[in-house]
Parts: sequence; structure tokens; C-alpha cells
Amino acid sequence: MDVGRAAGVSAMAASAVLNGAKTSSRISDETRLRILEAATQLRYRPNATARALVQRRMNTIGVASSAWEGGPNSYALELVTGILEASGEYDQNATMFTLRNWDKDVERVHGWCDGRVDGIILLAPTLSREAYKLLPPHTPFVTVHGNQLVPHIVNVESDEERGAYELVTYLISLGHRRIMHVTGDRGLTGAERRIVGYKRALADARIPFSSKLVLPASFNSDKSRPVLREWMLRNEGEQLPQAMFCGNDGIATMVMETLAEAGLRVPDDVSVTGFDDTLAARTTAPQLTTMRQPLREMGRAAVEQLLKQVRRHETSNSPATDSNPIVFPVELVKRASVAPPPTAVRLVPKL
Amino acid sequence: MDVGRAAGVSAMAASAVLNGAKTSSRISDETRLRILEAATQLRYRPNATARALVQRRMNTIGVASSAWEGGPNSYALELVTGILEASGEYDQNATMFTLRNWDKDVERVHGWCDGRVDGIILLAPTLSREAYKLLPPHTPFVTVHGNQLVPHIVNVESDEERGAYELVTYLISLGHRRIMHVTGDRGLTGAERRIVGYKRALADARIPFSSKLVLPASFNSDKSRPVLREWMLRNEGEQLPQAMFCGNDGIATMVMETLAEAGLRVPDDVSVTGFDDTLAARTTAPQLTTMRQPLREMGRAAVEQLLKQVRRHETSNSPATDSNPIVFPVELVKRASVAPPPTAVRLVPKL
DNA sequence: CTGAAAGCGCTTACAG
DNA sequence: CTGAAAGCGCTTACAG
Repeated sequence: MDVGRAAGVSAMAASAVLNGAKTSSRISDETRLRILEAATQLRYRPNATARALVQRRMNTIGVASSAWEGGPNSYALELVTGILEASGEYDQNATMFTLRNWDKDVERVHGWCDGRVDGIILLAPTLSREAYKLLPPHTPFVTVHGNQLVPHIVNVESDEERGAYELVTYLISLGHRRIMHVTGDRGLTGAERRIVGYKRALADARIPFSSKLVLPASFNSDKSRPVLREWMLRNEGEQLPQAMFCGNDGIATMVMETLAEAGLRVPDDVSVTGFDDTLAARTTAPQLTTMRQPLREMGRAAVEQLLKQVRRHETSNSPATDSNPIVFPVELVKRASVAPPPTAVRLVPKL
Repeated sequence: MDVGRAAGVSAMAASAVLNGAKTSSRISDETRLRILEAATQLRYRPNATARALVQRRMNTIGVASSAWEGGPNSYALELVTGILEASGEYDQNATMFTLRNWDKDVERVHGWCDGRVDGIILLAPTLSREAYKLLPPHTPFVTVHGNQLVPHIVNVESDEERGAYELVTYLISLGHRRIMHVTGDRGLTGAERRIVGYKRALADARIPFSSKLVLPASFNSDKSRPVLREWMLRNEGEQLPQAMFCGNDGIATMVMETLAEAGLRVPDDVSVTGFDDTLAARTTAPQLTTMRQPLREMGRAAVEQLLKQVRRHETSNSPATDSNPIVFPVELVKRASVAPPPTAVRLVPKL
């Protein structure tokens, strides 16, 4: 505060006026004006680290994600966009932390709990139950699409099982019977919930479930690229599914690529659906019918939940009580990639 | 360091061992072992803000961008991916700052120069010359695709003019003559350079330039969505260009959407090219022929340049001497959205 | 209503 | 080779 002092005349009462808090009762109008003027003239900025040291608050939230590895990821992009929007509105900064593998790199997470951020949002973490327990208790965490229900950690998620159910039910309503599910990474909560929804929709329509129509792939679209091609090579001459329900938009994009290469038309020969409604869903031709997850809004909610926890930690030392997940609704978005099934059965062509 | 002290026996010599620097000569092996053990057992983390206060180094870089407003943006996404990769490798954190409008919000930039970051990367800024001058001198800046040559600020860019030239020359080599350029935001350096390259390619091929074939659009693809449609409405029945050279991949995506709606086929009726080679270039069908800017690498370079400046500020107080731009080469990526022009002239259809 | 002091948690010279 | 002190730039009680 020496700047303020040197410039004006008074001491570090400058702090009071710059913070604006209980100012009116504190400083005479004359001196405060002098301080304000000096501050703007010297272009003074209170040092954030000094302030953080005493206030124990950095006004910064951490965002941890493994999605940046292996190339851009539009799922994470939407989420981060929402997080940045909201953190800006709450006058918070956001610092991005990246890791490759949640369980292997969990030590890095601990390292971030050193006062540089007030709390951390974990984006689609896949930590073990043990790892969650070992997280430093003094730092608030919020998960988005977390893989575990953890006490004291709020999870922001969406109703994925219902989304899958509705999407598949929609396909069935158009007359589809042979519906393939190209899955996300098996074992991830999100992927499993889609499978459950898929099965439930089939069951409700009295369509027998066939594990042959479940094709394992990955939410990482690069990994998913060859999956359908390999399946077609193995199943040449067999019946082609009438529709492909894909685990996310990226998988659907890869599926459409492969179908195009095989000379099959979407949706005339086969319908394709995505999940998430990211940028990718609009840039394919035809555009994707997909199940919208409100990712931007979910990112915003994560920020709000985290800030709530941060405040709680500040005032009382009581840990979070409510660790109920916040569940967002999903919404069917109909676009051109879906049509009623062709009248004649299509066969898997030679590649 | 009270933790270290309470646990071990010695005082804040713990600092020495935890920092690892001149350790060997400093502490006896016995005490250091005790300290190390205590530290790991207590899961001690040196407080980052306290450390930053004395070291005047936060080990964090700021990344300022206006790209998050108005929805996800794959250009920024690629850049940020590179920045996060590199900052991780250099053990730096990255905090994201967002703003709407560079010149209006420049005060926000000043606010970030408060010790919370050691330096700031400005992503595609459009600051006025005045605004650049007023940036706090104690904080190092690096720009990516900066709009001005500013003393003491290194700019990371790519050879966009040459990229445009090569892309258009490639189209010409396939027989195209009527090549439309759907531009980025007029006034932005990147957009202007593409126009210059476009004109030079035409001139070298002795193809007369026609301002009627320059269609102003925006790097923001949402803004560009209606542009071609409106042009087609105005020019119904006129000759359709044989090829569309678009200012970036997002514009090309919008162009392809509009062409598809109009019942025109790419590349049979009209060829389309993008610029950047972002995610979008691969998710269109057909995939885009485009001019690759190595955005990931450019992001990495920006981090390295910034860190160099930070070190310089630390040691000497001499400001940066080299403010020469770092220019990355571009690379033509041929994909399916380009073909030789159709033999018969196509007309703009009724929408 | 205002000033002088203590302290946030570290690191860095500086004595022993 | 090790310990005690000073100080980074703020804010927060606490005296006047």
C-alpha cells in the first residue's frame, strides 16, 4: 500500500477505500478522494498474492480436465465455455489444470491445493473411491459427470439414461428395429447409463436385445474412428443396422465418415444419432439428430456450486452437507440424420 | 513452514530442502530426511501465494481471449490446447481471462497485472496502438495473431498471405476461374492478409479481380451463417462461382450448409476451401480442403516466448529487445471439398 | 474517525 | 553448516 500512501498522505487506510466495504463510515470524504485519485493516477493494483495471503481467498477457481490430451474435445469445450462465462460474472478467474490419467496423476491434483485456487472443478473425473477420500479436505471440489457419489462433493450431471431411452424410443417410433449402439468407453458412468437407457427402450418396445448390436467404442473420437470400419469388415454381407445410436456426437461423426466411405447414405440407408449436441452435431452433413445435454449451463452450475462451497469453507469450517447431484434435463434435437428405415434390408457392403 | 518445523525439529530450513536447490551443501542428511518424511506425511504443500509474494513469481501465465463469447470457437480451442500442453511441460499453470471487446475492456487487462500471473498471452487481440502503449510495463505480454507490431511485444503469427496465395493458386491450377472469397472481418490483419494473397494469386494467373466476388463475412461463424444465403437471394439466376475460398473453416462450414440447403453439391457443383485446419475441417462432409495453420505449435511458441520474457524481467529490468514476429509456415491440406470446376456453368438457384 | 502494530506463510540474506 | 531476523504487500483487529 506504500503507493497509496506515498501518493496521497494517509497510510494504508487506502485499503479501506479501495475495497469499498465499510468505507463511508471509515474515511473522510476528502482523504478518500485524494486516495482514489492517487490510485488511479498511479494505476495502482493491489497485489493479488499479498491480498490472497491474508484473506485466504484467491478469487480463482481451478478447472481440472484430462480432455486436452489427445486433441481438442468439443464436450470439454462447451463445459469450459460455460465455466468461463460464469466465473467472469462472479468476478472469479479460472485456471486450467490438465492431466493425462486421473488415478495416476492424482498427486498433481493435491499439488493444486496450495492456495492458488479457492476450489477445483473436476471435469469428468474417473478417480477411484480411494483417491476421492485422499483429496485434501481443506479444498472444496465439485465434479461434473463424476464417476462416483462422494460425500461432501457435489456432482453436476444430466439425465443421460433418460436421454438414451428417449432417443432410442424416438427411433423405434419411426419404425426402426435393428438399432446398433456404438458405445462410449465401457466402465464410464456416462457410457453405462446410455446402455441402460438403450436396453430399457428396447425392452419397453418388446424388441429383443442383442449384444451383437452393441459395438464398443470410445468418447474419444480418434479412438472411435476405426471401430465401425472394422465391424463392417468382420460382418460383410450381413444385415446392416437400420439405425446407429452413437454414444456422443464425435462417435456419430466418425460413424458417418465410415458410412460415407462405404457408399452408404445417411439417412436414406441408415439413420445416425449423436449425443450431447456439441458443435460437431451441426457441422456434419446431414446435421445430427442428437440428445442435447446443456453443457454450458452445467459448467455454469458447477461454478455456482463451487463458489457456494468456498463461501461455506470461509465462514464456518463445516464441510458441505448437501452432496446430492444436480441433475440437468436433456432434450431431443431432431435434425436430418434420421429418417424412417428403408423398406428393403441393406447389407454391409464390401469395403 | 510451521508444519515442517512442528513435524521435524528444525526451523524453516525445510524451505531449503523442499526447494531442492543448494540443498546438498546446506542441510545434514539426517535432518533433511526427517523434514522430507514429515512433509510427505503431513501432505504439506508450500502456500503458493506466500511463496509468490516473496519470489515475485506465481508460475502462472495468463491467457486473454475474446473468443469464448459467442460460443465455442475451434480456432481458440486449438491455440489454447497448445498453450496448456506447453505450460504443463514448463510446470506453469494457465489462467484464462475472457473479455468481450478488446478496446472497451482493456481496463480488465490492467486488472490482471496484479501479480496473479507472471505474464499474459493475448489471443488475437484487436487493441488500438494507444491501448498497447498503456499496458502496464511491468507485465510481459506476448500476442498471437496480434493486429499491431508493438515494441517489446513478441507476436506469434503465421504466413497467412502466402497461405491464401497458395490455396487460390491451387484452385486455379485445377481450372477454376470464378473464385469467390468469403472474407473474415474486414479490418482484422488476418482477413486483410488473406485478401492480399487472394488478389496476388489472381494477378499472377492474369485473372481479372472483381470486387463482386469478394463477399464480406466474419471469422465468427454464427455471424457468417446468413451471408451466402443473402448473397444468393440477391444474385438469383446469375453465374455461380466455381469455387469458394473461405476465410476460415467455420465460414466454410456455413457456406457448405447453405449450399446443401440450396441443393448444390460440393465439390461437384462448387468447390469450397477453408483456412486453419481446425476440428471443423474434418467434421464436415465432404471434409475440407484447407490451409493448415499450426495453431497448437503456435500456442506452444507463445508460452515459450512469454516465459523468456518473464525470465528477462526477473533478472535484469531491461525490457524485451526482440519484438520481431515469429512467423510459422502454413501448409495446404487437400481433402474432398475441392474438384475441378464443372464443365457447364452453374447458376444461382432459387432458394 | 484515523493511525500504528501485528500477522498471513513463506524465502532470503545475514549472523553465528 | 545452521539458526534468528527481516521482509514480500497487503488486511485486520486494536488502540487512540
